[in-house]
Amino acid sequence: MKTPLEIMKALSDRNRLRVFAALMSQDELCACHIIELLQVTGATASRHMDILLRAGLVKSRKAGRWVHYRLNAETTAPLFQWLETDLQNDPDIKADRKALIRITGRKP
Amino acid sequence: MKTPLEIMKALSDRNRLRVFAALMSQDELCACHIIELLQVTGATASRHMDILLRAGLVKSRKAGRWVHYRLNAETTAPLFQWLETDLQNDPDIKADRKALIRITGRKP
DNA sequence: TTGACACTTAGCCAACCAACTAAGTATAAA
DNA sequence: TTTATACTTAGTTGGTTGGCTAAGTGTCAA
Repeated sequence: MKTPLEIMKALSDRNRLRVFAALMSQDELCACHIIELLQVTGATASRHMDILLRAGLVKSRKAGRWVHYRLNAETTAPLFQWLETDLQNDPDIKADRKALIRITGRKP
Repeated sequence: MKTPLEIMKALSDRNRLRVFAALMSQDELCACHIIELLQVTGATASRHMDILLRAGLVKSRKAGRWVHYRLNAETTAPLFQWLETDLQNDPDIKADRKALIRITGRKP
């Protein structure tokens, strides 16, 4: 059971909030997608995802060499409704959602 | 209109989260109460409250020499429900609520 | 089994942040 | 008006954090 403080800290970074928003629209992303979206090194992305994992906000699934991430519905359900409205109005998040269609080749 | 990131950053500090929880149980506190609760200098408390104000999470009311704070219901309503349950289970927050009864002389 | 790929961990550095003290502003009481 | 009180602002300092590179682990293909 994670504390509100851990959750707040996990989401108090712009890049982690972008990943969170990305997972709200795409429901599953592999690490490579996140690297491309954020334009950071794999090491940096890995550390961010570890923080989101430890906060209980996302779950990971390893498939061969790839790691796939999705939101942990249990933890995020109460957050989801609140954030969805506000994040949709954020220009960077909107840009990310367009970029994700290109990166993943999937519609949101 | 404040962004989710600003709100998350404002609440990603233990002392500010304690103040937020305190205002959930007491609905109004003056700066002096917050100073005593957190056991920090007035300057430190003032800066924390400024961050919560800028994030739109609290409102302030000046009465003579005293400044009183309360939650900004508009911004915090969606957060309230989510946090109430989890914060009540936090031992430090529970201890704070007891301390507040002594500090303010009011029941929660 | 060797090489390439997809992360993860460790270590470093610059930027940020929360705490303090000291000095400033505003209000009220003497 | 002078003094005390209740913050606020400015400046400093130590700890935290996010980024990188380099090295390590695990998986798959040749």
